[in-house]
Amino acid sequence: MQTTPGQPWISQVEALCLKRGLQMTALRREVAGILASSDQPLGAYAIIQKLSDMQSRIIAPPTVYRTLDFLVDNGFVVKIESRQAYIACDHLGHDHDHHGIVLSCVKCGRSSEIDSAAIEKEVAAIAVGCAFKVERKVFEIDGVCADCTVA
Amino acid sequence: MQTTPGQPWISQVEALCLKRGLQMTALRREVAGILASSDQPLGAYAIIQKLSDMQSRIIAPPTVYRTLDFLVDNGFVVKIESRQAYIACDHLGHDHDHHGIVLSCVKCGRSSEIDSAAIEKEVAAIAVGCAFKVERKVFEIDGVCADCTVA
DNA sequence: TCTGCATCGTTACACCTTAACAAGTCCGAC
DNA sequence: GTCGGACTTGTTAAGGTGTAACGATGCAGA
Repeated sequence: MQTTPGQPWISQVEALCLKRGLQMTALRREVAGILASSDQPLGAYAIIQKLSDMQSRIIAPPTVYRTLDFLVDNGFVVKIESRQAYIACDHLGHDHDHHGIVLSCVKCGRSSEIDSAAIEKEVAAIAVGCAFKVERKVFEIDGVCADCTVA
Repeated sequence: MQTTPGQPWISQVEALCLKRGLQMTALRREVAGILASSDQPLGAYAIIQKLSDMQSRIIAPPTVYRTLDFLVDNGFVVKIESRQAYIACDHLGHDHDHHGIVLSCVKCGRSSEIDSAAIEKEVAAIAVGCAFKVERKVFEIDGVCADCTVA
């Protein structure tokens, strides 16, 4: 999570929930907040730990996994499959099922999301060519980011 | 695994090992064979199970994971990150680190690999634009395959 | 009030992956 | 021949990831 265009990220999420008739509960707000304030992707158990610390009681895995499912299903959070970790989604306004390409740095561990209309178009073309009906895309790239290349 | 251009897949793997000075041991051959003869991606524990059945003794996880690492590192097998499952790689001749795009059908469970020069090119362009040094690509698409769309 | 529905809590378990160390095997150097 | 070094495999044990199942809570509308 890095961009904050006008509204803070969490406020944008709240607004989208309101617009779509979704319930932004205290728990969901906390989990979203944990992800939004992290500069790195967090695993489910890291979130469980942070949440347990915040609430001074043990939060069991299913509570967090359900919350993550909600956030991912509604496009507020992205799961990085190749790392089993979660980040707050940069591109909130887009379609539910729209996913950008996740770039993860193997040195600093930070991830960012980018969009590519050209790749979207190519994927669509491939899908047509194969008669394949696309439901979900997982496009992730690992490597060394600009900051870490300099250093 | 579906294509068999001339040589059977396992023979091609053997030939590549010979050429590169890699040891194709009995264990590696068996694991490769298990994957080659499956029409679906297999999880690590499914492979452990099959191998244990074949050898009539319990094979412990590290044995299989090490073997899978070898096969994946050398481009003989592809891990589908979003499913934590493995398939025999269709495109054997290519670079070690070359990965195609994996299409997985959510109905029949089968996966296939395709290449796209256009997407390769786009990814390279994005990498240049972001000053990002690509080391690994995970490109996976879930959806409904042609066969299952008809049915 | 009663009922239905979505959310959240809790227990228990299954699956996936790795660390660490021991044992076996093969091959070249001496 | 045998010694040492590399690569491979076996074994034990544990840690990380994810889910099924069921109960409790809380809120909206009949």
